[in-house]
Amino acid sequence: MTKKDEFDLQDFLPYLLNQAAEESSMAFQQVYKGRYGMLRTEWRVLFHLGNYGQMTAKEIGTRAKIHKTKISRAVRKLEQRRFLTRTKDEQDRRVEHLTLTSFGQAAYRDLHSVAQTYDQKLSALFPAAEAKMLRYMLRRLAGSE
Amino acid sequence: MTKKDEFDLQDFLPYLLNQAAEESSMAFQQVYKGRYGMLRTEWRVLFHLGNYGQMTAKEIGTRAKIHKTKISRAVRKLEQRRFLTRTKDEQDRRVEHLTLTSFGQAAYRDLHSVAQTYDQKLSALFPAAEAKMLRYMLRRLAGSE
DNA sequence: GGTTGTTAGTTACAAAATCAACTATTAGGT
DNA sequence: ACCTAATAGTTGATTTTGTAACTAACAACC
Repeated sequence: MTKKDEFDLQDFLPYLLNQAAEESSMAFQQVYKGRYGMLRTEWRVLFHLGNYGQMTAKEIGTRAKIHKTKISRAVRKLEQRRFLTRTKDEQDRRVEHLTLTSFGQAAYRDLHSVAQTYDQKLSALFPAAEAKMLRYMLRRLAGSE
Repeated sequence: MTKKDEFDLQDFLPYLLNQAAEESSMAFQQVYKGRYGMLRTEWRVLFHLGNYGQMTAKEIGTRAKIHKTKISRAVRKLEQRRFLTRTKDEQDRRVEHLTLTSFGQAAYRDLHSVAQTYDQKLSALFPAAEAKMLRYMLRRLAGSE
């Protein structure tokens, strides 16, 4: 309230992170939503499968910290729209392995290239060393290292 | 898919930003939810009013990039729970000025101090100069400078 | 080999976010 | 003054998320 209150909302890291995340994902959302009618979680699942290859729902959830119900619904939709297929694990039949169809892979490649371009555009806001530092700091804040 | 695919999901800025934002706001959510039963948008509105003083719904929405229906509902709840009051502008009667009650101010001060401590804890992950740089970069990514 | 505990994934119901349409008021042009 | 457009904020219908309870399969222990 007072002026000597040195802590401004604009300096609060969770707030800044949220604003930056929102801004950057909104721009990209238009692409996957517009071209493929995907929701955020669906896009994230697709990107994981495209990036890492065959995975289970659990693995995606753990790696991306997405709740399993969200994954479950995203997977169902992606399957219905022929982006991926499921195959039951032979050893452990609770587990399902998710694989992109060729259609899914094409969508991944398309979105991947847009993402890459967009990422370069964002990175270009800063000198290369700083952009690299930023990524490192974000990873630490996300708790993944 | 292949190994020479140099663009990893873990390097995609919107993804990293989202992960970091999610991680940091989840931790803080427990505080305002637990102590005051507030939702994310309510907390954000409260913080804006505490930080900048009297504002209109529109101003908060513009500054924080929150949709007006979210603000509208958050304001109603904060009013019902006596955190703030509304007064119609005399010149333009479409506009409502929002002000924290003393109860609202107390809640703000309480949460503010928790936020400040938490922010310091996050900042302490990095050398001071880098933490400062991080804030600057996030502000740029958020498009606010 | 049966009981208990755990894990992968789904489903049902409640809470919240989104989108479009709405009211009330002001602004601008003619 | 009158018609149209714009703005602040609200409401209702639909979509999406979150929470908890659930099924099915496996593991571990006695």
